[in-house]
Amino acid sequence: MANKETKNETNKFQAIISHAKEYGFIFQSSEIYDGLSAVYDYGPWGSELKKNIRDYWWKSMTRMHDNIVGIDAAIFMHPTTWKASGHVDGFSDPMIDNKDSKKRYRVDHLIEGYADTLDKDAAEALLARMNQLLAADDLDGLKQLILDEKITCSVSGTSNWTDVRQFNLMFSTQLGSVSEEASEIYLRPETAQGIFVNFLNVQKTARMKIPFGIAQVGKAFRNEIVARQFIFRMREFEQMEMQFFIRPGTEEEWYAYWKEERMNWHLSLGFSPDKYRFHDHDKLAFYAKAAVDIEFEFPFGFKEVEGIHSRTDHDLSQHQKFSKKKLQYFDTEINQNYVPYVIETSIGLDRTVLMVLSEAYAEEDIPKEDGTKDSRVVLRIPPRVAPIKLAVLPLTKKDGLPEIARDLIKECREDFYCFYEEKDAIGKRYRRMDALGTPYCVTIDYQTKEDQTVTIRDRDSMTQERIPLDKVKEWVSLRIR
RNA sequence: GCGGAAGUAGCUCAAUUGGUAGAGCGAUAGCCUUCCAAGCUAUAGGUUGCGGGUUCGACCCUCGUCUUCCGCUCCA
Repeated sequence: MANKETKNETNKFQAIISHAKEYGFIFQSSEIYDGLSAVYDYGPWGSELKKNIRDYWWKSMTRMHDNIVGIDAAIFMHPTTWKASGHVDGFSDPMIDNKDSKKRYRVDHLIEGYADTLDKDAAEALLARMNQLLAADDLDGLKQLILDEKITCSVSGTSNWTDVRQFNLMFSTQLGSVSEEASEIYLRPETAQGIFVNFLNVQKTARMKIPFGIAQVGKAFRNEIVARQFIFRMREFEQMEMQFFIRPGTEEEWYAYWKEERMNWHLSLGFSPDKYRFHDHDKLAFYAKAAVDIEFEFPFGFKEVEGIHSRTDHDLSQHQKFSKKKLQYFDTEINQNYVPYVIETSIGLDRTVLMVLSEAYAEEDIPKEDGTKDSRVVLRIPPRVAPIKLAVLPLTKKDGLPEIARDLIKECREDFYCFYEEKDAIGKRYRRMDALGTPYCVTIDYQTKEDQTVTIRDRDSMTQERIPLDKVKEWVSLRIR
């Protein structure tokens, strides 16, 4: 039974991926060249959906909060940024695999572990040799050292090792068009640092008073060891982050506040609360005082969509140290200077898109009036983020009906995304709109010509009501907010 | 990254022992049609993932490679 359910969920996930491609939501990157692993492109409706989610988040965080402003920092940053943040040293470790146990080790951990079994002088000599090789990036030398010392895998007990490989979390590239003058810089692995380095710029120019937040949406890049599960874990992805700067000592209450606030945002999309849960981090990162994930139940299990972290003053202090610039705030209420503490909310935009698609996708059987069965695939996307809000469908493409439809679109398209369709039977057009997640369809029929009314059909219930033509814009607008 | 499986039209799949690649759906154009897919006609669309090898001849056998899926592994 459990197996069957797992299989069904796997099938559902496959179906969602297929549907996303077939209906123009998400394509694999560079597909005509056989694709690029763990990179995806958004098609017409996928980019619209993604943009709507991004806009909804942006509006919720900035416009709906007096004390949060946005920025748009560059992807390229000064290389020292990543030294200060800990990304350079923390995430570029040589790795080695044991071919028998399939176990992967960080080379330094492996050698250090072995050194612990030696006497003091031998251990020190070994570690000195290792550090020398590490500093020189001599990967072959490191492998030779492991072989010479006959270091074995604790699981398999063998020394059947792969070559030593460098694992780099960050992508690097060259800044400068002439290679000799070029310096190596990184594509940012997170958007947060762009906020931290601009802390004072924003605080001063936007005249912000603590507590206040800075929001940002943007691309980030990470070399994942295993990147899988469609757009859940990509090498290039988009984050929506907000760093909230607070007075030291108030972090607990603000952490609790944002934890609740962010969960409420998710629930405002209208999905079942059962689909969400908090997951507290047991093992905290070196900078964090507390951390919690908001997890969503994807077809492949509960997975992290958003993280809320209490980051202390770690980041600002680090940048203060490396840049030798004061990153402090004078708090007039308590008459004190301090480096603010930070509560971070960080949500993956692509993951949120996948969350919406996963929850929206449904295959339905519909009993017909004559007793036979009908079926449809429908995306129950929350109306406020649906790519197309309204389809306008003339019942036939004759007798002036298309003209009325075109006029209605002209009236509405400034306010929300409309779609015109006159091909095929009306039922078929409804199904096509269901498959794209369009919440409302207006049909122009012959009665429209007589009394200026239209039918408007609801995607989820498939029921219709008749409303005046000149009320359509208002009717839809009210329901997509 | 390792192991296993797979790759034929946009999608789902066919194609005897190796002998010139087909169908349904979808798409497009037109016809029909007065409110919930699967009516009619026509058209487009494939160097069978890619590259070598064996063969008179390869979708089929073989090697490599790329991609995807499943399991393991790593992870801020």
